[in-house]
Formats: sequence, C-alpha cells, structure tokens
Amino acid sequence: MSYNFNDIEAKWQKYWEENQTFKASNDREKPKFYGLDMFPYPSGAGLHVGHPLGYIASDIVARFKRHQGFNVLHPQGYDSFGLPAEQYAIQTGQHPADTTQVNIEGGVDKAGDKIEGYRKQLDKIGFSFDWSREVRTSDPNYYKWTQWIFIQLFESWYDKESDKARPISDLIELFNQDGNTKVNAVCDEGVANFSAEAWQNFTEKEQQEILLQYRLTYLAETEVNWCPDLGTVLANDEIVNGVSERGGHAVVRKKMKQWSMRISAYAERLLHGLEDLDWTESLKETQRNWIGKSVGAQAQFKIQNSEFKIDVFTTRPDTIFGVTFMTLAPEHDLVAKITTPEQKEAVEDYVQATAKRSERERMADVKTISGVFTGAYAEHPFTKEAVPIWIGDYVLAGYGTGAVMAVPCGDQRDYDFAKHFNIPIKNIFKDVDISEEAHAGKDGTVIDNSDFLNGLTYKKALKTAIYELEKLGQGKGKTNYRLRDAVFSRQRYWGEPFPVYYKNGMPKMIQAQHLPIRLPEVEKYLPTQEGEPPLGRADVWAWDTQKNEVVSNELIDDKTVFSLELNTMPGWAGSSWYFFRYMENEKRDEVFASAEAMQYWQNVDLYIGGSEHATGHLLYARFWTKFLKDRNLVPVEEPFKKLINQGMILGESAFVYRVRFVNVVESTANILDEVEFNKVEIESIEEFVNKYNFKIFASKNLCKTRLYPDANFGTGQLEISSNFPLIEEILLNKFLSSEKLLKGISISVQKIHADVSLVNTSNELDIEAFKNWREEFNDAEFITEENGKYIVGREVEKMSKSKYNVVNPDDICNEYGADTLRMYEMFLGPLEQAKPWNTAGITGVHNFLKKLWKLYHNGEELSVSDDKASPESLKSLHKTIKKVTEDIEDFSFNTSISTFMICVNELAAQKCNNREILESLAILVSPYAPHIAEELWSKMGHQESIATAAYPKFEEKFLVESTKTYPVSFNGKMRFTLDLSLDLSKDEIEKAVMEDARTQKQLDGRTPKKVIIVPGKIVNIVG
RNA sequence: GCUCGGGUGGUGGAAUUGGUAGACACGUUGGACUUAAAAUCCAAUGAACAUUAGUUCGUACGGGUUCAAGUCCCGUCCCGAGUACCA
Repeated sequence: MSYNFNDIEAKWQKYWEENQTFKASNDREKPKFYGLDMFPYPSGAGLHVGHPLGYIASDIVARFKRHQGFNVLHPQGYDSFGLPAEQYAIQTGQHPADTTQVNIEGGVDKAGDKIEGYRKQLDKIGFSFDWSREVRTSDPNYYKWTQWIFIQLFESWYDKESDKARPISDLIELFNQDGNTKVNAVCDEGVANFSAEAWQNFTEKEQQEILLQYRLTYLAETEVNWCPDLGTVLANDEIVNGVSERGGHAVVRKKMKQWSMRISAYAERLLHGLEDLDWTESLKETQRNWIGKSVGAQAQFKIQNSEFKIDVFTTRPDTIFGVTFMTLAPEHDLVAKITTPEQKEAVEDYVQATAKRSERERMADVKTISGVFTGAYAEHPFTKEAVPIWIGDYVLAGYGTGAVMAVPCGDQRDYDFAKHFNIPIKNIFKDVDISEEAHAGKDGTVIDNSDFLNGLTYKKALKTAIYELEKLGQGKGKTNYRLRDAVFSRQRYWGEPFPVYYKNGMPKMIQAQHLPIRLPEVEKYLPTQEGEPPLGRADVWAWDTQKNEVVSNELIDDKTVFSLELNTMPGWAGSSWYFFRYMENEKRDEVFASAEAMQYWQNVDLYIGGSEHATGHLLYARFWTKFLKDRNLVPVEEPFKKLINQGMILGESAFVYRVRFVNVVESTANILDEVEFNKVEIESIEEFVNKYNFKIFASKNLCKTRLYPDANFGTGQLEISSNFPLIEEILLNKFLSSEKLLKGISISVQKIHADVSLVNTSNELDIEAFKNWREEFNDAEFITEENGKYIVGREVEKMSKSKYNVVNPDDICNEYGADTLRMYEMFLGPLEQAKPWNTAGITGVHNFLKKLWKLYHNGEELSVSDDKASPESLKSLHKTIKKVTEDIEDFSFNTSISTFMICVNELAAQKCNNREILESLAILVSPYAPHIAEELWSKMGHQESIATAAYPKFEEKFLVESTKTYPVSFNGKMRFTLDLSLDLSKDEIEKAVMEDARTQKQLDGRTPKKVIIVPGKIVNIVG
C-alpha cells in the first residue's frame, strides 16, 4: 500500500473531530501546559502559507507536551472586530458580521466568490486545537466581558502608595476623610487640591468631574492622532512613520474628547516586569524603548514680571548653569500668556504654521531649525540672570512638560538652535572645545563656570544640583516616561460598543447585569453628516434607566432615558484578555473566566505570534492583566511567560518582461520606404507599434541589463535600461524584415508580476495559461530562450495578493499533504527568521515521508517484526530521541527535521523493521507529521490515538561508543582521521598517532614540537 | 543618528563549552530502470591547481589572542529590524 496522504489525512482529521481528541479538560490531576497562538483576524483573502507557520510550531510543542503527559490547552479563535471588515462593509453594504462569518466558516461572498473559510483551511493542516473553547471578539457573549472589564477600569484608580489599582469607592472614602491632599494617586496633571469639607460641598457633577481625573479609563479632552481618511483617531502604535499603519493615510494632531486608558500608571511595572519574562531580548528592548523611562529632575523657572512659572523636565540638572535660553513647544499653554505685545504677531503666526503641518511633514523636516522669541524672560533659579524664552517645534508638547531648559554647550539640538538664532552659548565644561558642536560632558568631564558645581563630575553634580533645587523649592528629582495614555475611542462601527450613557454630559456606566450592550443596526457604516461616528446613525441607541434596555432615540428625555456613547472600542480591547477566556469552558455566561480555571491554567506557557505586536497588543495585554491582578480578578501578574516571534515567510515573486516601444521616430520617410512588413501583416511603424506595444514579452535571460526603478509605472514596477541587442535581433527576425525599422524605434523593457501559479519549479512560464490569465495578455507574443522556453525572473518579496506571489496552503495539502506542509514549513529555517517560500524544495520532505512510510512496509504489506532490534538501530533511534527532544525544547524545529531524515536513512540502510524501534519513531514523528504517525500507529495494532502515547525515553547506554574517529591535525589543519579506542590514555593515543605511516609522511622527518591531545575530541601535532 | 539582530557553497540552511566548516535538503551533472516520460534508485557536487595519491585557498573585510577561531577580542564595511527632535 503506497503512501496515500489525502485519504490518511482526511480520515484522521475526521477521527480527531469525532473523538474530541484534543479537548482539554480542567482536570487538575495532570500538570498543565498552555500553548497559545496569536489569534488571527479572519480576512476575506484567506490563509497563505505564511500564516500557519507559528501555528505549526505551537502545535508541535502542544502535541509533544501531550506525549509527555501534560494536560494541554491549545485553543484557537478569531480577532474578528476590525477595520478591514468595516471598510468592506462601507464598499459593499454588507453587514460586517455577515462577511466575518463567511470569512470564518466559508461560503459565497456578495461578489459571488467562493470563500473557503479560515476554519476549513486550518482544519486541513491538522492542528490539535481545542475548538470547543473558541472565542470570537465580535461575539456579544464575548464582548459582554470586554465591556465588563471596561467598567472595572472605570471603577478603579491607581494608588501609588500601595502601587496598585484600587476601587474608586476607596478613593471617595479618602476624599471624604481628608480631601485629596493625602492621596498619592496617578491622575491628570494639575488636579486642584481640596479638603474633605470642600469635597462634600461639591455638587454631584463636580465630584464626578474630579473622579474622572483619577479613573483608570477616563474621558478627557486630549490631543489625539486624527486620521481623516479613516475617519477615526489612532493610538500611537497604530501610526508608522507618521501615517496610519492600515492604508498609510495622513495623520494630524487634533484635540478631541476621547476615552483614554491610564496605562501610564503601569509604566514602571510594565518595565520592571520584563525582567522575568522569557522573551527575546530585542522584543523586550522594543518595549523598554516604547516605555522610555528617563530619570532626571523637574526644575521650575520663574518668569520675570509675571505670576507664571515654567516647569521643565531635564535628565541633566548638572548642566543647569549652562542654560542660556528656554524653549517651549508651540502648543504650550503659557505661550499665549507670556508673549509680549511686540512679539505677539510673530508668535501667533508661528503657532498657526506648526499646527497646520501634519505629523509626517514635521517628521520629514527635522533638519530645518525654526522658532520665535516670545519677548519674555525667565529667571535662572541660581544665578537669577534673565533667560530669554523662545518657542520652537523641536520641543514636543506631549513629552515631559512641553518645555526645555536649553543648554547649548551640552545638547546638540540646543546648540544648533542657539547658533541659528545667535543666542549666546556658555561653556560649563572644563577643557572642552565646543566651537564646532555640543559636548555630552558625561564621562570624565569636569564642570566649570557653575558656582557650587565647579570641579564636580557628572554623577556628583547631578545629585548636588537636585539637592540645591529642592532647597530652593524650585525642583525635585523626577522620572519621566515616554509611554502615553492610550486613546480608547474609535469613531467606527465594527467594534465593541461602550457600556456608557451620558447624563448631564457626564458618562455613566450601565450596570454589569445588563450587559452585553449589543451593536445597533445602522443603514450605512459611514460617519453622519454632522461628523458623528457611525453609531450616530442608529435609531435605537438610547438607554432607558428604568427598563434597563436599549430603546429608541425618540424616547430620550434626559430624565430616565439617555443617549448612549457613539464611539466604539479599539481593536486591541478584545485581544487584551482573550487568553483568560480560553481557560473557561463551562461558566462562560456567568464569569469572564472562573477563578478555579484561572488558578489551574495560570498564564500562557508558550505564546507564538508576530513581532509587529510588540508595542500594541503585547503591552496592552500586560497592562490589563496587571490591572485585573490588582483587583484580584486574575491570579497572575504577567500573561505570557514565554514568547516567540515567528519570522515572516516571504514570497518568491515571478516577473515577466514586457517590451515597450519608446522614442518612435514618426514618419521618417526614408525609413518607411524601405520597410517591408513581410513577416507580419503590418503596413506602418505606427501600426506595428500600436499593435505590439506592451504585447511582446521577452524571456528573462534576454533582458540581462541593469534595472532601474521607473516612477512612471507605479510602485513595484521597474524599467530596464534600453540596450537590448538580443531582443532587437529577435524582434527583427520574428516580426520585421528590415533592420532599418529598428532605427526608428528604441525599446525598453518593463518588469511586471506574473502569478506564481503559472510558473513551474524551473522558472518556466506556462505561456498559454499566462495568456488566459488576464484579458490584456490574450494576444501577447513571447520571445523565448533558444530552447523555446520562457523563463521568468524571481525576486523575494512579502507575500501579497497584489504581487501574485501568494501560495495557498490548501493547494500544498492537496498536492503533497498536510504532513509535508507542516514539516516543510519547519524545515525552511529557524522559526524566528524571515525566509522565502520555495515550493520546489518541498520534494525533499515529501520524499522523506514516503521513505518513512516504506520503512514500515514491505511492498504493499505492513512489515513490522517483534524481534529484538539491532544495536545500530537502537543507536539510531536513541540518537534521534535525544536530538529531537532537545530541539523541541530549544524551538529548533528545522534541525529536528534533519535528524528525522538521518534516522530514517540509517534505519532503511539497516533494513530495520523492529516494532520497538518503529513504534517509538512513530511517536517521535507524530508532533510534526501527526496524520502519518496515527496511520502507522493504528496499522501496528493500536486502538487508541497516538496523541497521548508516552514519549520514548532516551537511554544513554545505547549511544556508548568504544571507538572514536580522531581527526589528526598538523598545525591546526586536519590531514587524516584515525579510529582509536576511547579507553586509550593520552600517551597511548600519542603513541598510536606517531606510529601511523601518514603521520610520518606529514612530518617528513621533522620532530614535532608539541602534541596536543584532547581525548575523545582531537589530536593536533605542532611543528 | 541611536538601539538590537545578522553577514557561511548556485539556493534554504547545519556546526553543544573554541576542537574534522558546509550536516540535512533543494538545484545541477552523470548513470541505472523504462519504447518513452514520470516515479524510484545509485554516484558526484565550496573554489582553484593536480586530474592517481595530493596541494593551496576558503565562514563580509583588516588585524589580534590560541596548539587550534565561523565561534573569543579590536577596527572597518554591508544588510535587516525597531526607534526617531524624548530634553
């Protein structure tokens, strides 16, 4: 019986489903292992071979852990809220819930295209997912709990004393006792002090307004990243290079009233928590940079002839005597207040000009120095000298206090600014030349011209300066974080609705027992005419506080019926806690996850996903977990113990080269006269050009000229320089009769993508298929290589539909089988590395599986004997057990595939058919190629699935060697090998080596100076 | 600019604490089987010279440490990722 993978795989996938083989129980008897993949966004494009890479890796580990006796939780679900579904809804009018369902479960979309569906595609690869615990973030039964967590955040504040989140009721109690003077909380900047009495005398509304400044999720007027094209605000991590991550749209800064998450309260814990996580250093570093802790001081400068004071943050208080000016961000509150009448116009112009610039412009143009003097002066805290106050857009409103004390001798930006505007530069570093550029003045530099800091070095001066500032009451040590509070509102339809209604303009939470608040129906998914979010179009979107249900907007009376929040939550809301949801399989209606379940599963032992989530999802999920831990809602501080980022699988794009006629010399009489179009029925150059322009394709090797990017052809297309003797010659032979015609035409070649499915493994294009691929190519002509083949060019690029380089895993499963796909994806290279997909290479692992199959068969029949295995076979097996076990633990899956290949090659050479070997081998292979392993296992007489068969135990005794093949080197160069017993002593080895004829030949009469012998390793003869 | 990775055959990639560089595959070439093709099997395959033993050069480049360096140290170049006026 030959290896009929299609039947085998279908059979076992059905078996696993029917028998619920991978259903995890919350049974506490066994040790637990929780292996998780970042759940996918179910897009309509379906899976390509890059998507399952991480899933295969985690599946191998999950299956391995089952063999080792762990109770394994390996769930899967869908992050099904998001922008693409909504954009598609806007275009087609279909409800995002419908398209999302089709994308997951399969069906036919409105365009009539058949969609296979994520689930079917995943099932085909044979994952051991426990689908009984599936989650979908857009399912009301799920987002009910997302809304519930939001309410918990609203009902909490961050107490710096106990360094954790506490219920808001505790805060109210504190306010009632002592006002806010004794409260040490993370809150908005500039909350006014009040006494207990004052608190009690505030109106209800005033109290709520104050509490809002303390809540962990709060509504506030903040400067946000507004993306006009997407019609929504974006979080910092959703912006890349000043444009939106999705679609690359422009982003501008705008003040808007928005929900925010006070993630900044957790900055220090998020930073500190990284230390104990088993994540890659680079990912931790990315998060550290994003949190951006800097330690320094806050200093206060009085403004001359004014009530106002400017607070600045600096990491270098030691350089305070070098201050020669101050710079405020143009958006700084004080700008309007301190500007002198003479400078008013210039300042206002500048402020307006900067406000107009988009983020991208501002970023693109960091080199240009700009700024304006406000006319005001501050007073230096120590020297009491007048310090001019400038504004400049190199100072960011959002960082620190939005103001800097400029020390041009020590900071290059201040230096450049000072030079540009002829502001004096004061050197406070001893024996340092600052005539060309600023000097950091840290290591070994001594401070000068600085009163009490004179003669000190950086570290000492830093402490002294802070001490003196504190003494003056004009500053203190301070730590600043780059991490900003995260904007939590989106002006979108396809997201979680907030469980919030508004009474007297103040947000009120809907009580938890009335959740979920379901998304209302709207007739269109666009913002309203008035610029409200899409939920502004809903007719039934008001909260009745008597009936506790969503009712028609017509009933709003602001007494018992109120308007509901129109924004929805961002994409990261649902993904910030889903890993806890999987733990719960029974009481999903009653709790987001039960305490018992969470106590058992704790946190994710292995999390695999893309590194693009470093500053988004992974940070937010850690934040929510810490919050939930503070409120005793979950038992753990960190959600993901170990994390691996799988590398991207790149596509190998195929290119065809299209001939384009340029610089056609029109109507040159003497050329036309002599032209004979006897090979094609053409009567003029114009006709020829019109007919064949962009219709002739030249094979790759005819176009071996340098490629130049060509702006005229849009992105991704290139033009090749225009010297093509070969093509010209062929053109002449094939289409034209006169060489002179070519003088009237010059050609260029344009490179365009061809669908990779039209190309075989030898890079030959299927010309007929290509002609039929797109209508415009139907009548194309091809100039082939001498052997008549059309060869395409290849280039490695990101896999994408628009590049026609997508390889569908379904096709690979059909042609080679899921086991081959799984093994080949692992065989490609290290999991974390980006690597190109090359379907040609797949035959290697496919052949391996065929050889594996043959090892268990003699002709058509299963051939397994109960005889004792030979020592060689046992050695091959145990070598493999050792290596593969180590490899899985190191996540080095590519090398374990090699190990299997070596093992099977050896066993085949030994003609091994012993049950004791072959059963163990089937278990070893099973995590990687589960279908063939199940089939062989059952053929060998087992009734139960192989999934929980005990992993073979490695035994050293089978590997013990008696001899070693020693490499014998002369001056470090290996010359020959010599088999010697491992029992020999150093002296005996030396004797044996020296007696060898080859040694004497190498020495050629010389006497060795030295002989290095490392028993069991090497012999090196020097001299 | 800064931070973190990385540079090994025609290709993807191996190489425990420094100890036989190129495992395992792909590709290529030659051969067997076949009317033929596919499939399968066998052999060769870092480069150059010698074509029989053998010699020399080879892990981005230049130095160094060592009996021995892809691996450790110093310098340079290149590629990738993250971040970017962060005071």
